[in-house]
Parts: sequence; C-alpha cells; structure tokens
Amino acid sequence: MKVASAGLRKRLENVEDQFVDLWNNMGSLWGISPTMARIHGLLYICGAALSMDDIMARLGISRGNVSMNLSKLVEWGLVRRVHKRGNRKEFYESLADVWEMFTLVANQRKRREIDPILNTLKRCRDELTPEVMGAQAAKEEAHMRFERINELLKLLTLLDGLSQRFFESHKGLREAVEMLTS
Amino acid sequence: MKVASAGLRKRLENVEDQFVDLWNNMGSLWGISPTMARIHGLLYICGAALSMDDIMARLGISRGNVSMNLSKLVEWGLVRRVHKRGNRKEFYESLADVWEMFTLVANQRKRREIDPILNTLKRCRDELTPEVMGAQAAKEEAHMRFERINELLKLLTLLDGLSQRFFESHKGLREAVEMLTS
DNA sequence: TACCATTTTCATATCTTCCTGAAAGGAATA
DNA sequence: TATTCCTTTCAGGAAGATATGAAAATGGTA
Repeated sequence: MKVASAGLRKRLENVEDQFVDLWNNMGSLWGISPTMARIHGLLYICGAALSMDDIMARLGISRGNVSMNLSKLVEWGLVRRVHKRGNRKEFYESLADVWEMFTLVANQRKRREIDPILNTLKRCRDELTPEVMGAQAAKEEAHMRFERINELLKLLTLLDGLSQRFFESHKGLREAVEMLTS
Repeated sequence: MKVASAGLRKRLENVEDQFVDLWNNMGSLWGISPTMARIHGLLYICGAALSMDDIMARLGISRGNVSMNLSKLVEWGLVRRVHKRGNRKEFYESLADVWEMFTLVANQRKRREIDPILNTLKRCRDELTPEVMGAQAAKEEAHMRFERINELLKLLTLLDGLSQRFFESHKGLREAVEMLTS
C-alpha cells in the first residue's frame, strides 16, 4: 500500500512511468524505436506541451537523443512544435486523438513498407508467367512457385484493401464500430 | 537480358532469391527475426521439404543458426518436421496456406504482445479511478490522464475485436472478401 | 554396447542499432 | 554586431541482437 495516501504528483508520476514503459514496449508493434515511443508516450499521457529539458529530466535521456527523436516524431506527424510567447524554448505536444495517431502510423507504414513489398511480389510473379518464361512456365516447379506467390499476393491485396477501408479516414472508425456491434 | 534464355534452375533460383530477400524485409512487419524469415521464405517458395544442409547451402548460414531458427519456426507452427523413410536426416517444410500462416502469426502476437498491453493499460486506468484515488481523481490533471488512457483502451479493444473476427478462423477470410466486394 | 549420422547447445565473435556529449549552428535580444 | 540561449549534428562508444563453430547430446544401427 505504498501509494495509498501518496501525493497527487507522486501518483500521477507513477502512472505516467507505467504508461511510458508500456509505450516503450508497444514501439516495436508500431515500427517505432523504443526511445521515440517513450518520448511520445510521455507527451501523450501528460497532455501538456513539454520542453526538451522536461523530457530529458523525466526520462533520463541525453539532449541529442531527445532532439533527434523529437524531430522524427514531428516528421511522422505524431507530435507538433509549440511556441510559448515570452519563452525562447520550443515545446512539444502530442496529438490527442488516438484514432488519428493510429491512422497516421498505419498509412505511413503502408506507404513505406507494404507498397514496396507488393511491388516486389508482383515483379516476382511476372517473372514466372508464360510471357517471360515461355514453355518453361508449364513445368511443375515453376508453376507451383507462381501459384504460391499469387496466393500471397491475393491475401496481401485483400488485407491492404481492408486497411484502406478502415484507416483511410475517420469514417473507417464508425464503420468498424458498427461492424462489431451489429 | 541476362536471363532471357537461362536454364530453368537458374531462373527459379533467381526468383527464389528475390523472394527470400523480400521475406527477410517483411520479417520486421511480422515480428520475426530476419534470418528466421529468410529460412521460412525459402521453405515457402520452394514448396518442398528441405534438410538443414540444403538450407545452409542455399542461404549461406551456419548450422547452429539454422538449427535454432528452425526450432523457433516449428514452435510458431509455421514449419513442420518431416521424416523421409530410409533417411536419417530430418526435413522441414512450410505450411502452404498463406491465410493459415497469417492467422497463426497474428494470433500468437496477439496473445504474446497485445493482451499484456491491454492488461497493463487497464491497470493504469484503474489507478486513476475515484475508487483508488478518492477526491484526487476529480483534479483536472488526473481526470485528463484517465480520459486519455480510456480513449486508447477503447480503440485497442475495438481493433482487438476486429482482428478476432477476421483472424480467428477461416470464416474470417470469407467475411473479409465479402466485405470488400459487396 | 560401440559406432556413426545428425542435431542442439552455448561461449565467443561480429554486427547493428542506439545513445552520448561536445562542438557547431541558429535565432532572438541587447 | 555581439551575446546569450537553445537546438541540431555527428564521431565515437555502449548496449543489444545475431551468427559462428566446435563440443556435447541424441538417437538410430550394427
């Protein structure tokens, strides 16, 4: 019962720490480096605009590290820079809308990772067609490989379509909710 | 035009190499280590049962490495051991059904990674309820954090439900197809 | 049981990724 | 323009993840 009657500040910090740690682990799932995730986690859970020094102190991370990861977060669009008038420092704050955050990441990963994969797969498949291989394409070995690649393409295209549908805009969210509650 | 009239074997190897390489990159997406992915890629695209020596030779990987990664693949259920009678060696072959492979990985990652995250999140949320915090829970700072965690939980629970629906069984596949073609 | 073929394990080496701190760069103020 | 405050960059180092290869274990065969 060590936090039974702890001060508010202490309790909040306790929750924040747990959350940051959780976000840290989730990073790999989102394809985000752990430290980047921790910083973002802190900004999200605090809900306030923090300065680099705040973040350094709170997470025990060096200045350079914070700086680089913050710029990546800004690039991703998960975090935005905030100027406070009368203060030279820059502050940073996270998007507040989880759905927006999620679709941002999903769409970017699709573009950066999924689409290239689909293209390579198509190239592979095409190298096994009769147009390219001539009579050799009919050989069992070639045909089987063609089929396997094709199956994969069909599945990935399907998943791609689904994710488009759900993550492309805010409408997807509503649709998803309806789908599960109907 | 270097492969214009190449031998069948050579052409197949060429495609196989591309595919293995692609799989290697996809590994990170599936939460699978690159080498593990390469081995699995090779087994999938070849569609045959290969021995450890085959794999070592084809991918240029050491025996110990192949051994360890193969056992992980077997653990995951993506690859099965095959005994050929009259041959002491063990052979390994990949599942052939891409949908099955996908659901296997999805379900396992859910269990290993998503579920623990959901639990931690719930714990975090509960620490911010009036039951635990008393009057402090009403403070703006505490309430805001509670809301943010709750929003996140709602979204993740939704996504979790969707994935359940799609990846739990073969029915999910049909449903997904219908959804996109309707 | 002794032998041989094969696989597994694990200490060590290698590679990659990430982090630090100090120096350089920028931009607001005086 | 000089000064001050703050941020970015990056070479070098630390930590972590992977791979190797040889020794130990396993399990079939004679």
